[in-house]
Amino acid sequence: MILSKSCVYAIRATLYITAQENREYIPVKEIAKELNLSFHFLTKILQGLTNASLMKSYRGPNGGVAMARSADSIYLIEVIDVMDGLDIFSECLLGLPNCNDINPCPLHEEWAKNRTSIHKMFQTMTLSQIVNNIDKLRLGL
Amino acid sequence: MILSKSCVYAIRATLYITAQENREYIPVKEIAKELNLSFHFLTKILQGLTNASLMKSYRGPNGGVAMARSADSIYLIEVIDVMDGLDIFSECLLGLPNCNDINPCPLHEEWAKNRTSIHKMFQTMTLSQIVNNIDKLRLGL
DNA sequence: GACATTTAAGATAAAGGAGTCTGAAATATG
DNA sequence: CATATTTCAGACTCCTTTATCTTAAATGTC
Ligand code: SF4
Ligand code: SF4
Repeated sequence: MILSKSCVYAIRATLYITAQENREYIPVKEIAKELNLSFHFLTKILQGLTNASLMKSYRGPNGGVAMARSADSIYLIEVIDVMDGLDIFSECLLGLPNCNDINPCPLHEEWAKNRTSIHKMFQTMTLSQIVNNIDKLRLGL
Repeated sequence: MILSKSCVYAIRATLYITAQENREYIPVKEIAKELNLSFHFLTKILQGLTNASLMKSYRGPNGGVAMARSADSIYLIEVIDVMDGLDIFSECLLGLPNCNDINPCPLHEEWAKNRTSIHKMFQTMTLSQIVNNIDKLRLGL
């Protein structure tokens, strides 16, 4: 898998939150239940997003978490960056050291092309765009 | 990283072996030294390839390992299959369950395109092709 | 203020991948 | 046959990721 499980959970959670328009703070417990994830694990993951200022949170009754900015200005790559970092988009496929563009292996061009393509995809896709184009009922499960 | 470390080590080792034309069996100790890998770890990895009949081995002095078939008929995907399996080429990017082609998320088409492209790359590239197009001195390190 | 709700923080545990080590089996050489 | 070489087999350790659990802090409601 390209993305870690934590990263995928983070993406799914932010998509769920984005789909809940007209609501202020969403309890983590609700998100965990709807997405069928461990509450405590998801809590820790979303805390990471909150510390990175991608989300905001509020304690106490009626509290929960929410996106820090409008979801149509949040790109998938931002969530990925917080969770996994961006190394995957510059890493070599074969992990060979001492490789450079001057004398690349036969895989390099093809690999670099796809790597860039995937990177661009994450850089241009916002949370809103995904939510608006998906059957919202499918976000859970 | 898309491929596991073991898989990358396996690929690098098979490339090194392929580059050693005119030689019968190559000792694992030599490969490990040249590629700067742990001998015992590489031994275990190459045993896997041998058990999968991708390589053959011979014990005792002058023994070692060799590719089971001509390297120009061995495709990268075969090594990857033995080490990591082929699930990565059908897996969903986001690991979402209950996803299908009828009602895909906005990422699906782009992701599937690149996934297929990478798969094809591994399916069409032989060990010989890589070795013939790379600076052999760079295989070590 | 008492109490219930909810996130924050951090310790702990379980699982898998990565890497190490030891001894057994095979084989060439003398 | 004795010895050195080399793969085979499996146990074992180490590290990272994944997941669980416990306690504290904040906050709304009565
Ligand atoms: S040349 Fe090949 S091995 Fe080197 S960085 Fe590019 S893809 Fe990786
Ligand atoms: S539709 Fe999206 S989430 Fe579903 S399998 Fe395709 S890429 Fe994954």
